[in-house]
Amino acid sequence: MNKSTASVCTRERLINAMSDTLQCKGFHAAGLSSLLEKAQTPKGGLYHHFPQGKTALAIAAIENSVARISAQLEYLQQQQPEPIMVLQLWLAEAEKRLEQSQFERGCPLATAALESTAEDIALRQALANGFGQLRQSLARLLDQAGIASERAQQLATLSVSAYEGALMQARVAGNSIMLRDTTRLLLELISRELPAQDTTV
Amino acid sequence: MNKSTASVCTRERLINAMSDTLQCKGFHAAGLSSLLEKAQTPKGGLYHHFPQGKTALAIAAIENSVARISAQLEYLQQQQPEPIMVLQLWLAEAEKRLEQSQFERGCPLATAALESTAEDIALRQALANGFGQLRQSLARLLDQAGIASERAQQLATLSVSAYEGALMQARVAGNSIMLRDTTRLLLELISRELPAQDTTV
DNA sequence: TGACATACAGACCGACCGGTCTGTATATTC
DNA sequence: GAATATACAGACCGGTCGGTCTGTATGTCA
Repeated sequence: MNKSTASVCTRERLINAMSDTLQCKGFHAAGLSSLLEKAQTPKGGLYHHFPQGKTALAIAAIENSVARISAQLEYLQQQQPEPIMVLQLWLAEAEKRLEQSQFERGCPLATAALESTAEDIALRQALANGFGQLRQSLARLLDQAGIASERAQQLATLSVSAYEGALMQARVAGNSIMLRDTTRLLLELISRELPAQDTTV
Repeated sequence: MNKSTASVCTRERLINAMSDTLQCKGFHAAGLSSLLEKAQTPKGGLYHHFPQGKTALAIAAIENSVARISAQLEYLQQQQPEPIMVLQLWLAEAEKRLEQSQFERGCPLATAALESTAEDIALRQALANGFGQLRQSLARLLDQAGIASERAQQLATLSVSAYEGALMQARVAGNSIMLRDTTRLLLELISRELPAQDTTV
């Protein structure tokens, strides 16, 4: 294992551990000790790769997560021409992830978004950018499906809202009913917005 | 100030301080010290009224918040016969609260819901009940407006989802656009569900 | 092969965490 | 007015927090 490989590994392990923790517990509940244990690295490694500490790592984890989601949406879009199906697959994926983790693993941005205060400037910026990218990805999807640009933007915002709120409710309830209900109605609504073509939902 | 009055005051100040903190920072970010300072009471008072500590106080704050929201919805319902207007007023109220607090004050349940883990049994139960009551209040509203019971349930779930997700996005963005867009589309959708009557939105 | 840089490794630190426990002031009851 | 209960008040505590700092092992390059 050469220098650069080892470095990338530790760094990525740290980012993955933080992403995981953000999904399950959020930013403040997770101590460095459990984080480092999960990443299998001692403290020196963290402060070597992220001299600004825990917050910098969280920002990196958020950016990494957003990039992954965007890539996933793009991938689905290539596989599946029907935009409504892309959305459906994406939401189904989220449901599966939630269920398979005993309703612990939600969105890596959501908890940090609610925990953050006005003082956490860099963190908030990363979160705002992240949500912005998500909305943009979805808006582009709807735009390409023939929905007017401005309307597509608004529907993308509603989609992110519904997605986040549904995950929240499903999480505390310990079942997927809320997530499924939300998903179904959201897809129904968006179907009706598509330019005339029979989309039986 | 007699015995019982003093007691109620301290207890209520504690609950209010916790509600406030849950909205602004969540459960873990808030230390007891800042909480007690906000409630203007020393540590003894907290552990007198809530022998099980911080968590018990949080549960009380959550239950209190849900009761307040339910009461508010009921009040609006009495003032305003049009159910779609009740919903609109409720969402407008949330937007005002968020803006007037420089985008810090969101939902008192949301952050705790995402921070909680499977081990926080009592807290999760309180949160699940809380969200349940909220959905029920909204479902009853829609039900009375003539929407079929099951459909009303689903729309209520979507409403809560959209509400929570929109608050989250608006919070990190530092503006109300996301909340307004979400609200508008949600109300539009629900309007279409109402039994035939001209509801120009 | 010696100089230097990278990548950890982990002992150590002060601050703050939630929680306990003893003390006291006030009200109530007999 | 003595006994008891309620409602705080805050000193104190062990543990954990995020963060720093020194040490070392391992390439990399001249």
